[in-house]
This record gives sequence, structure tokens and C-alpha cells, in this order.
Amino acid sequence: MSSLEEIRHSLAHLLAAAVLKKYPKTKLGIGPVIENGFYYDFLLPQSISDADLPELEKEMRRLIHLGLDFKGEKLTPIKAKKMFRGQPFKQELIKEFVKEKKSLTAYHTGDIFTDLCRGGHVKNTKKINPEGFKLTHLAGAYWKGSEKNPMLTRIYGLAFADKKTLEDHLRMMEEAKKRDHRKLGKELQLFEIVDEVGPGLPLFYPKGAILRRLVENYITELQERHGYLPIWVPHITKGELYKISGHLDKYDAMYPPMKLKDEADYYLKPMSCPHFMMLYKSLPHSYKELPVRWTYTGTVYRHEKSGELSGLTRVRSISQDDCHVFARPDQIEQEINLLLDTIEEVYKKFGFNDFWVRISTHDPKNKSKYIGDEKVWQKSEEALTHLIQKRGWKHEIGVGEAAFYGPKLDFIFKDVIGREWQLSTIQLDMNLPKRFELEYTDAEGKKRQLVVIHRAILGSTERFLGILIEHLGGAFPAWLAPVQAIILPISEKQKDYADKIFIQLKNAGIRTELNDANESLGKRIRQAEMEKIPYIIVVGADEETNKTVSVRERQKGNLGAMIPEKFIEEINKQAPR
RNA sequence: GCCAAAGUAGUUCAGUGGCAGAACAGUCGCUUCGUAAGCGAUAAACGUGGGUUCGAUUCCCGCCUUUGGCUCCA
Repeated sequence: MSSLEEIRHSLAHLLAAAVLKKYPKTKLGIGPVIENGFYYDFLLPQSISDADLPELEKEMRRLIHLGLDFKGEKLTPIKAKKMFRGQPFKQELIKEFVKEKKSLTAYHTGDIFTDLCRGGHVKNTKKINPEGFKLTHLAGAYWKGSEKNPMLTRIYGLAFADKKTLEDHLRMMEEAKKRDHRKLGKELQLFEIVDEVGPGLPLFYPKGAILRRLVENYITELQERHGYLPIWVPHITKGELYKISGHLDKYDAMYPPMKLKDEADYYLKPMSCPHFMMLYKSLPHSYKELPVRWTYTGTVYRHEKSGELSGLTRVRSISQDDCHVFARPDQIEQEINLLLDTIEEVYKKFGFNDFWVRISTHDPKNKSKYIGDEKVWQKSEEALTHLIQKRGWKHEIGVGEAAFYGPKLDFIFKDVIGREWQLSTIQLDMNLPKRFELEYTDAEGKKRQLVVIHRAILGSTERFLGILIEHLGGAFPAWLAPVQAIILPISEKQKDYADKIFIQLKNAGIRTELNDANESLGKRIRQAEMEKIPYIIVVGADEETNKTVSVRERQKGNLGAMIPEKFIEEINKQAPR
């Protein structure tokens, strides 16, 4: 039995063979296995389109039916160079492998194709189910992932053990697309992106704005409960500030300055950290008052590259739930733990279980990349890892991925089509406090430098909402739903009674709509269900007589009649806390 | 930014080198209805700027936007 990995890897070779047959002048890149399939990068002598994929697929199937053997061969550097003459990318790889003293192997597919490869194939192409794979799409990809290198054409394929699994997967992707937040955002009238305003600058309809507010208010309230205090800072700032922070030199996503006649240049802020720092610095601080925990939710603007924008998950107007903790070095562990508590509470509340944490640490072999004391690094990294392990959260250690100023914890979520997005982030910072000369006075009256912890729970309200919409498929729980209940009078005769109930619910703080349109009850129920409103209140002659309401719960159906006060009580039980 | 594809009513989708079609949503009537689509009428679109052509929504080029990737990132 061949493993899926072997099948996928072998298919990548067959793809390369098929491409070479059709375009003999093609230069080969690499062709690895990925989740659900494989890809192969080519420098093609001409441009191709999706329409060319079926032909390549057909050729691959033909090769499978030929029953070709995969055979490995050890190569000397000289032989390898000769074998892959005319393949510049392969030559580059050979040089690299020789330099790294890796052994060189080639794999032959029958006698029709040979690739530089470390192996991991099926024994014979007959082991591959010709109905179990499909070439899906093309994409550009830089050689070795660097913008400076030439762009190759990447052909992606899906591959599974058999036709049924492949079809199941395709069907699942179709289903997932229905939950795409960009689609739901339009259907549920949450947000819109219009040409005249600009790409990456979403506008929010009332329902979307209410959703934003509910999420942000929840976070704000929760933070204050955990001991964080709000601050407020403006949206534009003099360049001076970002000169101190170093962003002006290093950060390339800033919008260009606003030029004024007789004044310094002003900038739209791409982040608020420096503002926090300035505010901290404006007062003297004693060791006794630390930690100082400040939060601020506001919008920053970054000119992200146009090709990277995507719905709400990648935008140019970014609302961050920014938080900075100013602490003594001995308080780091306690503060991180508090932040993790806060994050855990939020994730539970929103039902997020599927995420993983990247613990980005420094690279001890490359100390020059980082600033600060090695001991502090080690200690804080150990503390971070320990705290994450204790919670049993899925995590990976990213050695060398820390920022130059300190280690990080990033919380990664997947969207509906499998792309990963970073939401929450916790970063230890020992650099900015130095640049901004942030200090506190210790017990001996001496000035000491402190540590800043940057943290965002939502990361950005926009991205969080994008992921949340997909996570819930747009069916928000009652406490988050922009409209919690909709009242449907059965006929015109109950209009007055429906109005009365509407006012009663509104006064009880329930986000309510009334639909007395001249449409059948069935149709109005259908509309409300499609809008994913959690509760539908039906009032007819019976309800009016008994002074009750009939409550229908989304997806579940009719719960029966009850007095309005009982319904209000039920819905209020689901408050954010 | 780069590679590739796509842009037709509000939405989903047809279609054509010679007057642009449907469904749903909208509007106006009729109907007053008991838990996922009542009936009829009506308004509404070829992203944008050039070019080819007697004539372009259709063919070609640029731009804009979107989608899928690459790099970057919350």
C-alpha cells in the first residue's frame, strides 16, 4: 500500500513529465507535496492558462497506465551537473546540496523522465489511482520565495487515494465557500467594499457596525474587568514620533506624509505603540505602581500591497484592540499569564477551539540579530513555552522567528478555504523602552529600564470578524446577533399588538425588528431564517387573546407560546458575561 | 508589487460583431395568510479609457477592481 505522500510526490513528477512533453524548453523548479495534493513550479517558454490543465491531466493519466517504475540513483556532483544540463534551477540546487554536503539522488520515472529528488515515491505508477487526482489551478510563485528571483508558474493539483475521496474533498470545499465571509458579508448586509472608497477599506452597514460594536464592547469590558485601563490617542501624528520609534526608517507600509506649508509633516498612524510610550513617559513612575496596563481600540492605516488584500482578513484600515503593559522584568511571567487568561476567556466565549500558537524565539546561533541580555531571552522564552504547554494549546516553536526586540506568541487561525491568519499576538519588547527611554524608579531611588508587552486579542477587529463570520457561518449566537428577534404578525389584524410587543422588546434592550410586510407568513419566516436571526416571534389572533408570543428558534423551529417577559428573560440569560 | 484568471440588473447566472434574457431581491396592485418562497404588473445591467470595424457588451491594448497564488503581515 502506497502512502498518500508517495502518491502525491509521484504525481508531481508525472506532472513535470507531462509539462516537459508539451513544452520541451521548460525549466524545472521544485515539486513538493502539500496538504491535500502537490504542486510543481515551472519556468515555461510561453504563458498557459487553466484551459491547458485538462490536456496535462490526460497525459499524466496516460503515463500512469504505462506502469512506469520509479527508480533512484545515487549521483556524484559531476554526474548530477551533467544529467541536469540546461536546467538552471536544478543546477543551483545541486551546487547548494554539494555545499551543504548532502547526498545527491535522481529519480527516474520509467525512461521518460528524471528529476533531482530525495525520493519517496510509489514503486510503480500503477499504484496511483488515475481518478484520484485533479489539476486545480495555476499561480505565480517566485523561485525560492524571493521577490528578487524570477517568477515561475506553479501548477497545483489535488490528490487522494481514490475518486470518492477526491470528490468528497471537492464537495467539502464547495460547502465551505458558502461560509466565506465575503459572501456572507454581502448577504447578511454586514459590510461592503466599494471602488470609490478604495480597496482594503471596508464600509460597515448598520448590522456590521452593531456586530463590530458588540465584539469591541465585549473586549473592552472584559479587559477592564481584568485590570486594564483605556487610553485614547489621535489618528495622525508628526513624523518625529516615528523617527524615534524607528518606523520611519524600517516600516514600509506607511502612507506618505501630509505636507503642510509651514509645519512639520504629519502621518496617518500605522500603529499606536509609540503613542502609548509617549503617554507613559509623560509622568514619572514608581516601581510600586507597575505594572501599568493600558488599552486602546482604534484604527490604524497601512498601505498593504494591492495583491494581498482580501475581504476583511487583510485590509488597509485596521482597527486594533491594542494593549501595552509596562512592567518590571520580574513581572513578565505573571503578566503573560494574565494575558493568556484573558485570551482563553475570549476564545471560549466565541467558540474558537481550532487554532495553534507559534512561539517565536531567538536563534542562539545568531545573537547579533537580537538586542538584550541572553539570560532575559532564555528566561522569558522558557516562561512563554511553559505557560502555553500548561494550557495544552497546540503550538510550534519558531526558532529565529522572534522580533529583534523580543520573543512573541502568535495565535493562528484558519479561514474557510484553509488559509492561516494571525489574530492574537503577544510580544515582549525590550527595545522600544530603550529608544523611548522609558523608566521607573526602584526602591533605591534609581532609574530602571522596564519591559513592554504588546498584546492584541482580536488582532484586528476586521480580521477577527472575518474569521468569526466564517466560524459561525453567519449564525451568530443571540448575544452577538445584530438583530436578535424579529416580530411577524400573522395578518394586518395583529398590527397593533405586534407594535406593542416590538416596543416592549426594544425597551428591554433587545435588538428587534418588525416585519409586517404584505407577504405570507411562510415567506417572512423564510426571509428571517435566511437572515439567520436567532428568534422569530410570531403573533396571531391566539397570542393577542392570551397576551403571549410564539417563539421560533433559528434552525430549531417553534418553541411554543410564552409571555413576552419570559422571552426577554431567556434572551437576557445569553448576555456576553 | 509580481504571476494567472475574471468583471453582464442589487444578487445568482444566461447570451450575442447588428434592439441584452431569466430567477430571486426592489416597486405598485390584488390577496390577510399559523411556522422556510401566494398571484399579477413594473423599473433596472454589459467595470473604465483607447483601438480595429459601417457598427463592439462581444475582438485587441491600457487602467481599475475582484479572485487564486507568491513575498509581506494584524
